[in-house]
Amino acid sequence: MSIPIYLQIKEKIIEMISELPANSPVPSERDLAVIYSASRMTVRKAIDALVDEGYLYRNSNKGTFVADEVLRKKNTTLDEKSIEREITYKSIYFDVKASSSDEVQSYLNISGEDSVVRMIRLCLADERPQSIEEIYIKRLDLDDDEFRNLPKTRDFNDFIIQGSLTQRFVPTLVPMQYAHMLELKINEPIIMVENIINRKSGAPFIYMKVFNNPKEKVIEITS
Amino acid sequence: MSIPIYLQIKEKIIEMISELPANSPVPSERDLAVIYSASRMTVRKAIDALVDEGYLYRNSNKGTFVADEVLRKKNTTLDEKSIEREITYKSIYFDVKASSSDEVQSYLNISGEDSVVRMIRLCLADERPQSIEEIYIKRLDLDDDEFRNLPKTRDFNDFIIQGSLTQRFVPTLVPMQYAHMLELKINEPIIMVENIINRKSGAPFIYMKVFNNPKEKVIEITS
DNA sequence: TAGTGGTCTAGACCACGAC
DNA sequence: TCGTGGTCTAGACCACTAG
Repeated sequence: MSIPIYLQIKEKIIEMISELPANSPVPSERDLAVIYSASRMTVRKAIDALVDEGYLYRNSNKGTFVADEVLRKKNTTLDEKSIEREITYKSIYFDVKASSSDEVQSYLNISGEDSVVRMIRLCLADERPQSIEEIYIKRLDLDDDEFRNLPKTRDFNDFIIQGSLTQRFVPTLVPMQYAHMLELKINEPIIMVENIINRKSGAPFIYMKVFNNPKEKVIEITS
Repeated sequence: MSIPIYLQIKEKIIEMISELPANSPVPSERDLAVIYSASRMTVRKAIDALVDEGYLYRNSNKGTFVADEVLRKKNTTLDEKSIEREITYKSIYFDVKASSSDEVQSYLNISGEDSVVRMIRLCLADERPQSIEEIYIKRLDLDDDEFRNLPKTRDFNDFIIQGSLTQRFVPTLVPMQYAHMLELKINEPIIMVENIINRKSGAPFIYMKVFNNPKEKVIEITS
Protein backbone atom coordinates (compact mmCIF):
# COMPACT_ATOMS: atom_id res chain seq x y z
CA MET A 1 0.00 0.00 0.00
CA SER A 2 1.45 3.36 -0.91
CA ILE A 3 -0.64 5.50 1.41
CA PRO A 4 1.61 6.60 4.27
CA ILE A 5 0.94 4.86 7.56
CA TYR A 6 0.31 8.11 9.41
CA LEU A 7 -2.50 8.98 7.01
CA GLN A 8 -4.03 5.55 7.43
CA ILE A 9 -3.85 5.97 11.20
CA LYS A 10 -5.37 9.42 10.89
CA GLU A 11 -8.39 7.96 9.10
CA LYS A 12 -8.71 5.21 11.68
CA ILE A 13 -8.67 7.75 14.50
CA ILE A 14 -11.32 9.84 12.75
CA GLU A 15 -13.45 6.74 12.54
CA MET A 16 -12.78 5.88 16.17
CA ILE A 17 -13.80 9.30 17.46
CA SER A 18 -16.69 9.81 15.08
CA GLU A 19 -19.20 8.62 17.63
CA LEU A 20 -17.55 9.96 20.75
CA PRO A 21 -18.96 13.05 22.43
CA ALA A 22 -16.85 16.19 22.64
CA ASN A 23 -14.14 16.20 25.30
CA SER A 24 -13.89 12.41 25.47
CA PRO A 25 -10.31 11.32 26.00
CA VAL A 26 -8.60 9.30 23.26
CA PRO A 27 -5.96 6.70 24.09
CA SER A 28 -2.49 8.02 24.82
CA GLU A 29 0.03 8.27 22.02
CA ARG A 30 1.89 5.29 23.42
CA ASP A 31 -1.24 3.19 23.56
CA LEU A 32 -2.25 4.16 20.04
CA ALA A 33 1.20 3.16 18.84
CA VAL A 34 0.59 -0.32 20.26
CA ILE A 35 -2.97 -0.47 18.93
CA TYR A 36 -1.91 0.40 15.41
CA SER A 37 1.46 -1.36 15.54
CA ALA A 38 3.37 1.76 14.65
CA SER A 39 5.98 3.89 16.35
CA ARG A 40 4.92 6.67 18.62
CA MET A 41 6.31 9.31 16.25
CA THR A 42 4.14 8.04 13.44
CA VAL A 43 1.03 8.07 15.59
CA ARG A 44 1.99 11.54 16.76
CA LYS A 45 2.17 12.77 13.20
CA ALA A 46 -1.40 11.58 12.62
CA ILE A 47 -2.56 13.29 15.81
CA ASP A 48 -0.69 16.48 14.88
CA ALA A 49 -2.70 16.64 11.69
CA LEU A 50 -5.98 16.02 13.50
CA VAL A 51 -5.21 18.70 16.07
CA ASP A 52 -4.38 21.05 13.24
CA GLU A 53 -7.71 20.37 11.58
CA GLY A 54 -9.64 20.82 14.80
CA TYR A 55 -10.71 17.21 15.35
CA LEU A 56 -8.72 16.80 18.57
CA TYR A 57 -7.07 19.00 21.15
CA ARG A 58 -4.26 18.26 23.53
CA ASN A 59 -3.84 19.15 27.17
CA SER A 60 -0.19 18.91 28.11
CA ASN A 61 0.52 16.20 30.65
CA LYS A 62 -3.10 15.19 30.71
CA GLY A 63 -4.06 13.69 27.40
CA THR A 64 -5.67 14.19 24.02
CA PHE A 65 -9.39 14.82 23.67
CA VAL A 66 -12.12 14.99 21.06
CA ALA A 67 -12.85 18.59 20.06
CA ASP A 68 -16.32 19.98 19.69
CA GLU A 69 -17.55 19.86 16.12
CA VAL A 70 -17.83 23.64 16.00
CA LEU A 71 -14.05 23.78 16.17
CA ARG A 72 -13.43 21.88 12.93
CA LYS A 73 -11.43 24.11 10.70
CA LYS A 74 -13.33 25.30 7.74
CA ASN A 75 -13.06 27.95 5.11
CA THR A 76 -16.13 28.20 2.96
CA THR A 77 -14.82 31.00 0.83
CA LEU A 78 -13.87 28.88 -2.14
CA ASP A 79 -15.43 25.57 -1.20
CA GLU A 80 -18.98 24.71 -1.75
CA LYS A 81 -18.42 21.03 -2.00
CA SER A 82 -18.97 19.88 1.55
CA ILE A 83 -22.65 20.59 1.42
CA GLU A 84 -24.83 18.22 -0.54
CA ARG A 85 -26.25 20.62 -3.04
CA GLU A 86 -26.13 20.55 -6.76
CA ILE A 87 -23.63 23.15 -7.86
CA THR A 88 -23.91 24.42 -11.41
CA TYR A 89 -22.30 27.22 -13.34
CA LYS A 90 -23.83 29.39 -16.01
CA SER A 91 -21.26 30.95 -18.27
CA ILE A 92 -21.73 34.64 -18.97
CA TYR A 93 -18.52 35.45 -20.83
CA PHE A 94 -15.58 33.45 -22.04
CA ASP A 95 -13.05 35.19 -24.18
CA VAL A 96 -9.37 35.84 -24.75
CA LYS A 97 -8.31 39.40 -25.27
CA ALA A 98 -5.10 41.37 -25.24
CA SER A 99 -6.66 44.50 -23.84
CA SER A 100 -7.19 43.91 -20.16
CA SER A 101 -7.89 46.55 -17.56
CA ASP A 102 -5.10 48.16 -15.58
CA GLU A 103 -6.41 46.39 -12.53
CA VAL A 104 -6.02 42.95 -14.10
CA GLN A 105 -2.65 43.84 -15.56
CA SER A 106 -1.36 44.94 -12.22
CA TYR A 107 -2.59 41.90 -10.32
CA LEU A 108 -1.33 39.42 -12.92
CA ASN A 109 1.85 41.43 -13.37
CA ILE A 110 1.55 41.60 -17.15
CA SER A 111 1.61 44.21 -19.88
CA GLY A 112 -1.21 45.38 -22.11
CA GLU A 113 -0.04 43.14 -24.93
CA ASP A 114 -0.43 39.87 -23.07
CA SER A 115 -3.51 37.86 -23.90
CA VAL A 116 -5.76 37.23 -20.95
CA VAL A 117 -8.50 34.64 -20.61
CA ARG A 118 -11.60 36.17 -19.11
CA MET A 119 -14.32 33.97 -17.72
CA ILE A 120 -17.41 35.35 -16.04
CA ARG A 121 -19.94 32.94 -14.66
CA LEU A 122 -22.87 32.66 -12.33
CA CYS A 123 -22.59 30.04 -9.64
CA LEU A 124 -25.81 28.33 -8.57
CA ALA A 125 -26.58 25.86 -5.81
CA ASP A 126 -29.85 24.02 -6.26
CA GLU A 127 -30.80 26.64 -8.85
CA ARG A 128 -30.29 29.48 -6.39
CA PRO A 129 -27.74 32.16 -7.33
CA GLN A 130 -24.73 32.07 -5.00
CA SER A 131 -22.19 34.35 -6.61
CA ILE A 132 -20.77 35.83 -9.76
CA GLU A 133 -17.16 34.95 -10.50
CA GLU A 134 -14.90 37.01 -12.73
CA ILE A 135 -11.78 35.01 -13.49
CA TYR A 136 -8.65 36.28 -15.26
CA ILE A 137 -5.70 34.13 -16.29
CA LYS A 138 -2.76 34.97 -18.52
CA ARG A 139 -3.15 32.87 -21.66
CA LEU A 140 0.49 31.84 -21.78
CA ASP A 141 0.27 30.41 -18.27
CA LEU A 142 -2.08 27.71 -19.51
CA ASP A 143 -1.19 24.81 -21.74
CA ASP A 144 -3.71 23.88 -24.40
CA ASP A 145 -5.16 21.10 -22.32
CA GLU A 146 -5.80 23.33 -19.34
CA PHE A 147 -7.25 25.98 -21.64
CA ARG A 148 -9.68 23.55 -23.21
CA ASN A 149 -10.81 22.28 -19.82
CA LEU A 150 -11.24 25.74 -18.36
CA PRO A 151 -14.97 26.08 -19.07
CA LYS A 152 -15.47 22.79 -17.27
CA THR A 153 -13.34 23.75 -14.27
CA ARG A 154 -15.49 23.96 -11.17
CA ASP A 155 -13.24 25.09 -8.39
CA PHE A 156 -9.65 26.14 -8.47
CA ASN A 157 -8.47 24.26 -5.42
CA ASP A 158 -6.21 22.09 -7.52
CA PHE A 159 -4.33 25.17 -8.59
CA ILE A 160 -4.05 26.46 -5.05
CA ILE A 161 -2.51 23.27 -3.70
CA GLN A 162 0.45 24.04 -5.90
CA GLY A 163 0.80 27.52 -4.48
CA SER A 164 -0.92 29.97 -2.22
CA LEU A 165 -4.09 32.03 -2.06
CA THR A 166 -4.49 35.63 -0.95
CA GLN A 167 -8.00 36.89 -0.38
CA ARG A 168 -9.09 40.48 0.12
CA PHE A 169 -12.60 41.19 1.35
CA VAL A 170 -14.09 44.33 -0.13
CA PRO A 171 -17.45 45.77 0.93
CA THR A 172 -19.39 47.22 -1.95
CA LEU A 173 -22.86 47.65 -3.38
CA VAL A 174 -23.93 44.99 -5.81
CA PRO A 175 -22.95 46.11 -9.34
CA MET A 176 -26.01 46.99 -11.35
CA GLN A 177 -25.32 44.50 -14.12
CA TYR A 178 -25.16 41.66 -11.57
CA ALA A 179 -28.03 42.65 -9.28
CA HIS A 180 -30.76 40.87 -11.18
CA MET A 181 -28.70 37.73 -11.75
CA LEU A 182 -28.10 37.44 -8.03
CA GLU A 183 -31.75 38.31 -7.39
CA LEU A 184 -30.73 41.26 -5.26
CA LYS A 185 -32.10 44.74 -5.04
CA ILE A 186 -29.96 47.53 -6.33
CA ASN A 187 -27.92 49.18 -3.56
CA GLU A 188 -27.71 45.95 -1.59
CA PRO A 189 -24.43 45.78 0.37
CA ILE A 190 -22.37 42.71 -0.54
CA ILE A 191 -18.86 41.40 -0.10
CA MET A 192 -16.66 41.12 -3.14
CA VAL A 193 -13.77 38.75 -2.53
CA GLU A 194 -10.63 39.36 -4.54
CA ASN A 195 -8.70 36.10 -4.87
CA ILE A 196 -5.12 36.03 -6.06
CA ILE A 197 -3.64 32.59 -6.59
CA ASN A 198 0.15 32.55 -6.65
CA ARG A 199 2.53 29.81 -7.62
CA LYS A 200 5.01 28.44 -5.14
CA SER A 201 7.55 30.77 -6.72
CA GLY A 202 5.37 33.76 -5.90
CA ALA A 203 4.39 34.56 -9.46
CA PRO A 204 0.73 35.56 -9.75
CA PHE A 205 -1.31 33.05 -11.65
CA ILE A 206 -5.06 33.60 -11.34
CA TYR A 207 -6.96 36.75 -10.43
CA MET A 208 -10.58 36.20 -9.49
CA LYS A 209 -13.27 38.55 -8.25
CA VAL A 210 -16.22 36.91 -6.54
CA PHE A 211 -19.42 38.86 -5.90
CA ASN A 212 -21.22 36.93 -3.20
CA ASN A 213 -24.95 36.81 -2.66
CA PRO A 214 -25.23 37.46 1.08
CA LYS A 215 -28.69 35.96 1.22
CA GLU A 216 -27.34 32.60 0.11
CA LYS A 217 -23.70 32.38 0.96
CA VAL A 218 -22.26 33.03 4.39
CA ILE A 219 -18.53 33.59 4.46
CA GLU A 220 -17.23 31.88 7.55
CA ILE A 221 -13.77 30.85 8.65
CA THR A 222 -12.72 28.77 11.64
CA SER A 223 -9.06 28.82 12.54
CA MET B 1 18.14 27.02 27.60
CA SER B 2 14.54 25.89 27.69
CA ILE B 3 13.56 26.99 24.20
CA PRO B 4 13.20 23.85 22.08
CA ILE B 5 16.02 23.27 19.63
CA TYR B 6 13.71 23.20 16.63
CA LEU B 7 12.45 26.70 17.45
CA GLN B 8 16.00 27.95 17.81
CA ILE B 9 16.87 26.42 14.45
CA LYS B 10 13.75 27.97 12.96
CA GLU B 11 14.90 31.41 14.02
CA LYS B 12 18.38 30.78 12.67
CA ILE B 13 16.96 29.73 9.33
CA ILE B 14 14.77 32.84 9.18
CA GLU B 15 17.87 34.89 9.77
CA MET B 16 19.81 32.93 7.16
CA ILE B 17 17.20 33.43 4.45
CA SER B 18 16.31 37.00 5.35
CA GLU B 19 18.63 38.40 2.72
CA LEU B 20 18.21 35.74 0.09
CA PRO B 21 16.08 36.43 -2.98
CA ALA B 22 12.93 34.41 -3.58
CA ASN B 23 13.45 30.91 -4.99
CA SER B 24 17.00 30.60 -3.68
CA PRO B 25 17.72 27.07 -2.52
CA VAL B 26 18.45 26.48 1.16
CA PRO B 27 20.81 23.71 2.28
CA SER B 28 19.36 20.22 2.33
CA GLU B 29 17.85 18.88 5.52
CA ARG B 30 20.85 16.64 6.01
CA ASP B 31 23.27 19.50 5.60
CA LEU B 32 21.32 21.71 7.96
CA ALA B 33 21.39 18.92 10.53
CA VAL B 34 25.17 18.98 10.36
CA ILE B 35 25.36 22.78 10.37
CA TYR B 36 23.22 23.08 13.49
CA SER B 37 24.44 19.88 15.13
CA ALA B 38 20.97 18.43 15.41
CA SER B 39 19.22 15.40 14.05
CA ARG B 40 17.54 15.57 10.71
CA MET B 41 14.10 15.13 12.29
CA THR B 42 14.63 18.19 14.46
CA VAL B 43 15.73 20.30 11.51
CA ARG B 44 12.78 18.97 9.57
CA LYS B 45 10.39 20.10 12.28
CA ALA B 46 11.79 23.63 12.01
CA ILE B 47 11.42 23.56 8.22
CA ASP B 48 7.89 22.16 8.50
CA ALA B 49 6.93 25.20 10.54
CA LEU B 50 8.56 27.59 8.09
CA VAL B 51 6.83 25.95 5.14
CA ASP B 52 3.56 26.21 7.02
CA GLU B 53 4.08 29.91 7.60
CA GLY B 54 5.00 30.54 3.99
CA TYR B 55 8.70 31.33 4.44
CA LEU B 56 9.90 28.31 2.48
CA TYR B 57 8.50 25.85 0.00
CA ARG B 58 9.61 22.35 -0.85
CA ASN B 59 9.97 20.63 -4.20
CA SER B 60 10.03 16.88 -3.71
CA ASN B 61 13.31 15.30 -4.72
CA LYS B 62 14.76 18.68 -5.59
CA GLY B 63 15.14 20.73 -2.48
CA THR B 64 13.77 23.48 -0.29
CA PHE B 65 13.56 27.07 -1.45
CA VAL B 66 12.89 30.56 -0.19
CA ALA B 67 9.30 31.61 -0.86
CA ASP B 68 8.33 35.00 -2.19
CA GLU B 69 7.41 37.43 0.54
CA VAL B 70 3.90 37.77 -0.81
CA LEU B 71 3.31 34.19 0.25
CA ARG B 72 3.90 34.77 3.97
CA LYS B 73 0.81 33.73 5.78
CA LYS B 74 -1.04 36.60 7.28
CA ASN B 75 -4.43 37.31 8.70
CA THR B 76 -5.00 40.95 9.42
CA THR B 77 -8.51 40.47 10.72
CA LEU B 78 -7.64 40.63 14.38
CA ASP B 79 -4.03 41.77 14.19
CA GLU B 80 -2.98 45.28 13.83
CA LYS B 81 0.30 44.84 15.56
CA SER B 82 2.63 44.09 12.67
CA ILE B 83 2.40 47.60 11.31
CA GLU B 84 4.24 50.33 13.13
CA ARG B 85 1.34 52.54 13.96
CA GLU B 86 0.14 53.76 17.28
CA ILE B 87 -3.00 51.83 18.14
CA THR B 88 -5.32 53.38 20.69
CA TYR B 89 -8.79 52.57 21.91
CA LYS B 90 -11.50 54.94 22.94
CA SER B 91 -14.05 53.35 25.21
CA ILE B 92 -17.67 54.06 24.35
CA TYR B 93 -19.46 51.71 26.75
CA PHE B 94 -18.34 49.42 29.50
CA ASP B 95 -21.04 47.83 31.61
CA VAL B 96 -22.29 44.59 33.10
CA LYS B 97 -25.93 43.78 32.63
CA ALA B 98 -28.17 40.77 33.00
CA SER B 99 -30.42 41.70 30.13
CA SER B 100 -28.57 40.87 26.96
CA SER B 101 -30.07 40.61 23.51
CA ASP B 102 -31.27 37.30 22.15
CA GLU B 103 -28.43 37.42 19.67
CA VAL B 104 -25.81 37.64 22.40
CA GLN B 105 -27.55 35.01 24.50
CA SER B 106 -27.63 32.60 21.62
CA TYR B 107 -23.99 33.06 20.65
CA LEU B 108 -22.70 32.82 24.21
CA ASN B 109 -25.14 30.03 24.96
CA ILE B 110 -26.52 31.67 28.10
CA SER B 111 -29.87 32.57 29.57
CA GLY B 112 -31.35 36.00 30.16
CA GLU B 113 -30.37 35.92 33.80
CA ASP B 114 -26.65 35.63 33.20
CA SER B 115 -24.66 38.82 33.62
CA VAL B 116 -22.77 39.85 30.51
CA VAL B 117 -19.90 42.29 30.22
CA ARG B 118 -20.43 44.65 27.31
CA MET B 119 -17.57 46.68 25.98
CA ILE B 120 -17.90 48.96 22.99
CA ARG B 121 -14.87 50.82 21.79
CA LEU B 122 -13.46 52.74 18.88
CA CYS B 123 -10.14 51.50 17.58
CA LEU B 124 -7.77 54.13 16.17
CA ALA B 125 -4.44 53.84 14.40
CA ASP B 126 -2.45 57.06 14.36
CA GLU B 127 -5.64 58.87 15.36
CA ARG B 128 -7.54 57.51 12.38
CA PRO B 129 -10.67 55.47 13.08
CA GLN B 130 -10.21 51.83 12.09
CA SER B 131 -13.20 50.02 13.53
CA ILE B 132 -15.82 49.84 16.22
CA GLU B 133 -15.71 46.74 18.39
CA GLU B 134 -18.66 45.43 20.36
CA ILE B 135 -17.45 42.77 22.77
CA TYR B 136 -19.63 40.51 24.91
CA ILE B 137 -18.34 38.10 27.57
CA LYS B 138 -20.25 36.18 30.21
CA ARG B 139 -19.28 37.67 33.55
CA LEU B 140 -18.83 34.31 35.26
CA ASP B 141 -16.28 33.26 32.63
CA LEU B 142 -13.87 35.91 33.88
CA ASP B 143 -12.04 35.86 37.17
CA ASP B 144 -11.73 39.18 38.99
CA ASP B 145 -8.27 39.79 37.68
CA GLU B 146 -9.27 39.32 34.07
CA PHE B 147 -12.32 41.49 34.63
CA ARG B 148 -10.27 44.33 36.05
CA ASN B 149 -7.81 44.18 33.17
CA LEU B 150 -10.48 44.05 30.52
CA PRO B 151 -10.57 47.78 29.78
CA LYS B 152 -6.84 47.60 29.21
CA THR B 153 -6.99 44.54 26.97
CA ARG B 154 -5.88 45.44 23.48
CA ASP B 155 -6.27 42.35 21.42
CA PHE B 156 -7.75 39.01 22.32
CA ASN B 157 -5.14 36.80 20.73
CA ASP B 158 -4.10 35.45 24.10
CA PHE B 159 -7.58 34.09 24.54
CA ILE B 160 -7.63 32.55 21.09
CA ILE B 161 -4.42 30.61 21.58
CA GLN B 162 -6.25 28.65 24.22
CA GLY B 163 -9.09 27.80 21.86
CA SER B 164 -10.37 28.60 18.44
CA LEU B 165 -11.83 31.48 16.47
CA THR B 166 -14.76 31.47 14.08
CA GLN B 167 -15.29 34.54 11.95
CA ARG B 168 -18.31 35.37 9.88
CA PHE B 169 -18.13 38.20 7.37
CA VAL B 170 -21.36 40.11 7.02
CA PRO B 171 -21.92 42.86 4.46
CA THR B 172 -24.00 45.71 5.81
CA LEU B 173 -24.45 49.45 5.71
CA VAL B 174 -22.63 51.33 8.43
CA PRO B 175 -24.98 51.68 11.43
CA MET B 176 -26.11 55.26 11.84
CA GLN B 177 -24.79 55.62 15.36
CA TYR B 178 -21.31 54.57 14.23
CA ALA B 179 -21.09 56.41 10.91
CA HIS B 180 -19.71 59.65 12.28
CA MET B 181 -17.26 57.94 14.61
CA LEU B 182 -15.81 56.05 11.67
CA GLU B 183 -15.94 59.21 9.58
CA LEU B 184 -18.11 57.50 7.00
CA LYS B 185 -21.10 58.69 5.08
CA ILE B 186 -24.40 57.15 5.93
CA ASN B 187 -25.29 54.24 3.61
CA GLU B 188 -21.64 53.33 3.13
CA PRO B 189 -21.24 49.56 2.61
CA ILE B 190 -18.94 48.00 5.19
CA ILE B 191 -18.01 44.55 6.45
CA MET B 192 -19.06 43.60 9.95
CA VAL B 193 -17.00 40.69 11.22
CA GLU B 194 -18.65 38.49 13.82
CA ASN B 195 -15.97 36.81 15.92
CA ILE B 196 -16.77 33.90 18.19
CA ILE B 197 -13.93 32.71 20.37
CA ASN B 198 -14.42 29.19 21.70
CA ARG B 199 -12.50 27.34 24.36
CA LYS B 200 -10.72 24.13 23.51
CA SER B 201 -13.75 22.33 24.89
CA GLY B 202 -15.96 24.07 22.36
CA ALA B 203 -17.78 26.26 24.87
CA PRO B 204 -18.32 29.79 23.53
CA PHE B 205 -16.34 32.37 25.39
CA ILE B 206 -16.27 35.75 23.68
CA TYR B 207 -18.66 37.21 21.12
CA MET B 208 -17.37 40.22 19.28
CA LYS B 209 -18.80 42.29 16.45
CA VAL B 210 -16.33 44.42 14.55
CA PHE B 211 -17.52 47.18 12.22
CA ASN B 212 -14.58 47.89 9.96
CA ASN B 213 -13.82 51.16 8.28
CA PRO B 214 -13.13 50.08 4.70
CA LYS B 215 -11.24 53.27 3.95
CA GLU B 216 -8.65 52.41 6.57
CA LYS B 217 -8.62 48.71 7.14
CA VAL B 218 -8.24 46.13 4.41
CA ILE B 219 -9.22 42.62 5.40
CA GLU B 220 -6.75 40.31 3.76
CA ILE B 221 -5.86 36.68 4.34
CA THR B 222 -3.05 34.61 2.83
CA SER B 223 -3.29 30.89 3.26
C1' DT C 1 5.00 7.51 41.60
C1' DA C 2 3.03 6.58 37.27
C1' DG C 3 1.34 8.39 33.07
C1' DT C 4 1.03 12.19 29.76
C1' DG C 5 2.42 15.14 26.03
C1' DG C 6 6.80 17.58 24.17
C1' DT C 7 11.19 16.98 22.42
C1' DC C 8 15.18 14.67 20.45
C1' DT C 9 18.38 11.18 18.40
C1' DA C 10 20.70 8.25 14.98
C1' DG C 11 19.84 5.49 12.28
C1' DA C 12 16.86 3.34 8.08
C1' DC C 13 14.34 2.64 3.44
C1' DC C 14 11.70 4.59 -0.42
C1' DA C 15 10.51 7.11 -4.85
C1' DC C 16 11.83 10.39 -7.68
C1' DG C 17 14.74 13.79 -10.39
C1' DA C 18 19.02 15.24 -12.39
C1' DC C 19 23.14 13.92 -14.30
C1' DT D 1 24.31 6.81 -9.58
C1' DC D 2 23.74 10.27 -6.25
C1' DG D 3 21.15 13.63 -3.63
C1' DT D 4 16.62 15.15 -2.34
C1' DG D 5 12.47 15.22 0.38
C1' DG D 6 9.03 11.81 2.62
C1' DT D 7 8.39 8.36 5.81
C1' DC D 8 9.35 5.35 9.69
C1' DT D 9 11.48 3.10 13.84
C1' DA D 10 12.75 2.18 18.68
C1' DG D 11 14.49 3.97 21.76
C1' DA D 12 15.47 8.26 25.17
C1' DC D 13 14.92 12.32 28.61
C1' DC D 14 12.12 16.19 30.33
C1' DA D 15 8.38 18.81 32.85
C1' DC D 16 4.22 18.49 34.45
C1' DT D 17 -0.15 16.53 36.64
C1' DA D 18 -2.90 13.49 39.26
C1' DG D 19 -3.52 10.09 42.67
